[in-house]
Amino acid sequence: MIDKLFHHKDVEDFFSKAWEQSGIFKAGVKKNQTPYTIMMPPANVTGNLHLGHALTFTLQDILIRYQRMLGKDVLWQPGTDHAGIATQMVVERQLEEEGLKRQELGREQFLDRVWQWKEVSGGSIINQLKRLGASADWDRERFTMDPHFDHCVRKVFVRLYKDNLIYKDKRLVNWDTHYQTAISDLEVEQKEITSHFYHLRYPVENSEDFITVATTRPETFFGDTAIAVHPKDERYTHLIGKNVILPITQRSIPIIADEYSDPEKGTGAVKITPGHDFNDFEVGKRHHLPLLSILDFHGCLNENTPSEYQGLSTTEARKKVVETFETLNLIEKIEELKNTVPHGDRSGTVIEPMLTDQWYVDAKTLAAPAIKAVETGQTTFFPKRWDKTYFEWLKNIQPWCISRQLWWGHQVPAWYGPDNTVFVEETEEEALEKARSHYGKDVLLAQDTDVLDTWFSSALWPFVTLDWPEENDFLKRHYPGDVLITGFDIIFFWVARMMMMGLYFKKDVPFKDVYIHALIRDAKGQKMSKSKGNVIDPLVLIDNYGADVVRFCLASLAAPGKDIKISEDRVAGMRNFSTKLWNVSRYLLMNGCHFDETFSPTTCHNQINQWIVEEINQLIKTTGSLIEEYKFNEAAQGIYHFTWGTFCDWYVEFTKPILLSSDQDAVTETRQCLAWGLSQLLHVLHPFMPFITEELWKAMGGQGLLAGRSWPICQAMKATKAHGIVAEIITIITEVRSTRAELNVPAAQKIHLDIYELSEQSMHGIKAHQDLIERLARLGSLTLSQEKAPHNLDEGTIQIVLKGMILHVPLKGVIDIEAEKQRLLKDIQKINQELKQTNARLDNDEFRAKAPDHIIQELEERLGTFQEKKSKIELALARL
RNA sequence: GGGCGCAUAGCUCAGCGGUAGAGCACUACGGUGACAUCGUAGGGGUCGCUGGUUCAAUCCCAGCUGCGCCCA
Repeated sequence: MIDKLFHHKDVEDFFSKAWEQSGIFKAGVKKNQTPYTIMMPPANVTGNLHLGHALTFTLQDILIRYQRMLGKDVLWQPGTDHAGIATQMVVERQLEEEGLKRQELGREQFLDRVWQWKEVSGGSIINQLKRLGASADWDRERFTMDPHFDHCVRKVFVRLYKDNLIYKDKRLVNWDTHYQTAISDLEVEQKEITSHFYHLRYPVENSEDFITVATTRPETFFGDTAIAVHPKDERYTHLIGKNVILPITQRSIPIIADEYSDPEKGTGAVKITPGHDFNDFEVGKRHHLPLLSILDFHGCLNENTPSEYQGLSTTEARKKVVETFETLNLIEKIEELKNTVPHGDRSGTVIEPMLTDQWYVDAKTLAAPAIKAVETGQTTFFPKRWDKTYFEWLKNIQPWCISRQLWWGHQVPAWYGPDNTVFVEETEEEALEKARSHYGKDVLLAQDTDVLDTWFSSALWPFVTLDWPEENDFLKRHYPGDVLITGFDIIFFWVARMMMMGLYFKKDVPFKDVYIHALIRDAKGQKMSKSKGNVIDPLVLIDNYGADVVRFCLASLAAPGKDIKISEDRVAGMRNFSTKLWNVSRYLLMNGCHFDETFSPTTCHNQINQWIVEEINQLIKTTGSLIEEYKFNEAAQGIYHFTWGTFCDWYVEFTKPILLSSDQDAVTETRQCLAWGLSQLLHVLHPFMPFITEELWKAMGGQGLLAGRSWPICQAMKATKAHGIVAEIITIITEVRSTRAELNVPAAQKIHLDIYELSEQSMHGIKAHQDLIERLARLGSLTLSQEKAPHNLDEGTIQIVLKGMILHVPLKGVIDIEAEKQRLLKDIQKINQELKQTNARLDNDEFRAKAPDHIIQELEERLGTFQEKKSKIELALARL
């Protein structure tokens, strides 16, 4: 017998180990079966499990466990990525506590420290995933800095370089002054802030005139190389071609005409700073303006500014510039204004456009096949509309800056000779060899000090984890994968890039489906963040409620394409469900219900049992197809309602009188059927709640691990009348209960019930289950009859008119006449409403002409029943 | 500025051309050899607004209002 309470902790520990030892999560064991593959998005090695992870991995695990139960050769490929900036940051912070800087340690020693950190505390998220019950093939865990991965990254880099798809270029990049590295466009967040619009007056050379420019960044004026006005802006036509003298530095720069300048904005004249603004850079190119860089890599003013400004931060410099302009009477006005300012998504600091040498991927070329693959349906997005997001980005894609000025990551496989000739090769040896033939002698080479964007390696995940470049069977079986599951925020970062790389190197898409799930928000719909303090830690939830409950809750909220608002109340509701499941199982065990492999549900004689077998068949079928359609919420809610509302509330209650009866055959059959029913529920629930289902499966005497069992097969039932009969029984019980409650019949009081006007079939069917109606409707006695109900009801007898039967409940002396009157009046009111609506529709000729027959028929039937009901109720009312 | 969503019960959300649903919360009553983390019954909705299409619109279309998000 199982304990009164479900102790999730013990059970979770037990089955985590049991699963791992069993080897059922391993791919490649069932070689003759269809493969099924999901690439787990590599978790950030510095990361901790948050609710977003919990959601995405729960959904993946549901698919994986389901497909495994279908008998497929399932691969769920797990792993972590090396998270360049994040990891370097963690280790630098550690060093800081020791009073060290990475520069003091040197690159090699620093990297040793990172590896040490990774061995000890990196990847704790993997264990957290195991706690969630994720059934990945853990033996295949990969890390994007594994030697094999590094080898592949170099290979890919070299290949793309030699195919002219990677190149080095000097352009403006997004420069993170905190980490002192370039970052890609995607790692920049535009934040709207309130700032000032400074109207600066620049003196025109050789004149008393001024031209006023409006800018939000006066401190960059040291880098100005032109003033632009719109060619059609008549206010300034006379100034085009003249020069202005920059205050303070007295540098002379031209006034040029360019359509970039918007006459509506500010003064219509803009300062052009090609070294520090992406738009200005383009203007500069058009007009061959010089590039002037006035910031160093820390974001402070450099030697190209007057000495009293050098070393100042941009904020300090701005203040000083504005003060100086003020004293020179060169500020016309200062307006408040909202503008968007780029910030680093990791550092949170302002991003400076900076002119540097970086490595770029020609993303546009790689994007073309990636766009086509989705257009032609080789890969499909679910929900479909996310393909728009995907297309939008890919169709406007910019060169991808892949070099980072970090130490932790895949070092760029490029070596420079003494004259800076570059040799891009997979290894230093090859580079040296190439250099030897280039220079005709051995030379010393220096490797590029930059590393690659972490996403560059993540983009290779779907094939590098499968041992590419070796084209073995395993790779062939598991590439392309079946589905990728991720959040929409990752479509650009990862999905699109995997598509590009997969199509280039494997000539095929990396996955057939992409399921995009929602973001998790707090109960108020706000994004969870540490600074807001509204973070719900899934590990705490797992501690308090158990992994099953957390999983089930997330799955049941995961409506495709909708954000999920979660609160602890919601989780508690699901905890109640798991308790319900636990209790009903305990009850069945107390009643000698044990799983019996030899029991054949199709042979049941009792209609109640036949009924539940059919219902369960239906559940199995719908749950399976809902999972396959990625409708996790509907699947979870379907099981919830079936378990609670059908299995527990009705079936188990129905079987109670049977189990107490003296009909030994019926008792045996019912016990077996109860056990069978529960076991089916456990199977269907297993992908959602793996732990509790395993425990109950074991308790029922199930053999082996549920995780390794097959998904239930629907039992072909002979056509029975069970469904109709049980539906009638349920209606009778519900009606009597409801009448009792409304008329305040004391719960303990047993009453009598007469049922009239039954059909032959119903008469027969219901008779067989008379005791069960008596019990659940709290009846003292019950008579069934095919005869017409007597017209003259006894005083105090209540009449309930149902479809195909009439119930009489003698309640003389028990009920409150006034309450009954009210009840009947309320019924009539409801019926009148229905009649009015139905009549209106049926009286409409056009409706009769155009509506489908079955709808018309349905309405006519409805009209009939309501009319009959109404007249009977009116009779009863008249007699009160 | 461009794009994508969302508005349904007190709250959180499903649904979707043919009688408005769930969970939580709420109310009343609790007798019942699993369960008070429970049982039974019940109340509660002009399905954001205005038009259009249709025999029929919460659902499809257009516009409006309000709110999110993404990209510039």
